[in-house]
Amino acid sequence: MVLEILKKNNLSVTEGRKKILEFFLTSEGALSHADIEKQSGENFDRVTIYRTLQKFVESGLIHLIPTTDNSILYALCKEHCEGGHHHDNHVHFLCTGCSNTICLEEVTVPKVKLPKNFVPNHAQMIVKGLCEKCTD
Amino acid sequence: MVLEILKKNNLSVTEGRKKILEFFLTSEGALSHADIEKQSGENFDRVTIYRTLQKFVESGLIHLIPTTDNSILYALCKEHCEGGHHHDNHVHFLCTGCSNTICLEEVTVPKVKLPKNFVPNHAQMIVKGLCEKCTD
DNA sequence: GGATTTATGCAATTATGTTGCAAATATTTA
DNA sequence: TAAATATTTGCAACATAATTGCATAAATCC
Repeated sequence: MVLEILKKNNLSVTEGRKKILEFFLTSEGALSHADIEKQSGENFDRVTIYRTLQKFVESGLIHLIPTTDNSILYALCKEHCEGGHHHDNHVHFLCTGCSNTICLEEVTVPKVKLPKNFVPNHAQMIVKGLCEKCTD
Repeated sequence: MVLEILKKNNLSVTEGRKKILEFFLTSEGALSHADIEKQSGENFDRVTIYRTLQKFVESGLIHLIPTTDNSILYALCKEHCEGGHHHDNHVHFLCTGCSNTICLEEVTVPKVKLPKNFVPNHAQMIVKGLCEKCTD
C-alpha cells in the first residue's frame, strides 16, 4: 500500500518514508513534526523527518494546515495533488475536546465578497469546536 | 494619541510601548515580532518586544492573526476588545504582491454547514490574493 | 552487480521563544 | 513633590525548533 503510493508519486522508497506515510494513513487527524518524532521513537533523525515532510508536501502527498498557534500541521491529501499545487479547498476543523485537527473534505471553503479591487486567489478556513466524537 | 490609547487600556506608559504602538498605527498591515525588531533597530530588547506584544494582546489592543506558514502576526483591533476577549471575526487578507496581511474588518467570516454532530465555536478565514494597491 | 543518483545521520549553526532576577522606570499616595 | 510601591526593562541563561553542509549509506538505474 504505502509502497505503491510512494512509487506513484515518484519518491524513492526508504524505511523512513514508509513508516511516516503509514503513520499518516493510520492516524485520525493531522500530524505535527513533533507527533511523528515521538511516535517514531529513536528510529530516525529529526532532520530526516523534516526533509521527508518537505518532500511529501512537494509531491502533493500531504498538505499544510493553517493553525492559530504557531504550529505546523500536515494531513494527507485525499485527491491527488501534484507538484505542490494542492487543491485542498476544504475546511479544517480543530476539536477543542480531543485537540485533533480534522480535514472536512466534504465541506468546501465558501466564497466571500471582498472590498473593491481585492482579487482573491485562494482561501482557507479553520473552524474550532467539538467534533462528532466529543459531542456525545 | 498613543499616550491616550495606552492609558485607556490601563497600560503604563513607557518608551517602548509608545514606539511599538505607533508602529502599529502607522503601518499598513499586520506585523510580526521580527518586523518590529528590525524596525526598532537597537532601541530595545527582544524580550521587551515579546512582553509588550503579550500585554497588548491581553488588553485587547491588538489581536493575533492566523497564518499558513508558522509565523505569528499581530494587528490592531479596530473596535475595542477587552481582556483578551477579541471579537475579531473578520477575514484576513494576505497579499501575494506586497506580502502584507490586511484585516478586512468589514468582511465577516461566513458560517458553514458542518457534518452531523460537529459543533462549531469559532471560525477563521484567510484569503490570499492581490490587494487593492497591487491590482493597479 | 556496478555506476549514478538520492536519502540519511551527524555536527554545527541560526532562529525563536521563555524564565529569573536585579536595576531602572512608572505610578500611586501621603 | 518626594517617598513608597508597583511595574517594566535588560541581561544572561536556557529551551526548543528548524536549517545547512558534508561524508556515509542506501536506493534506483542500466
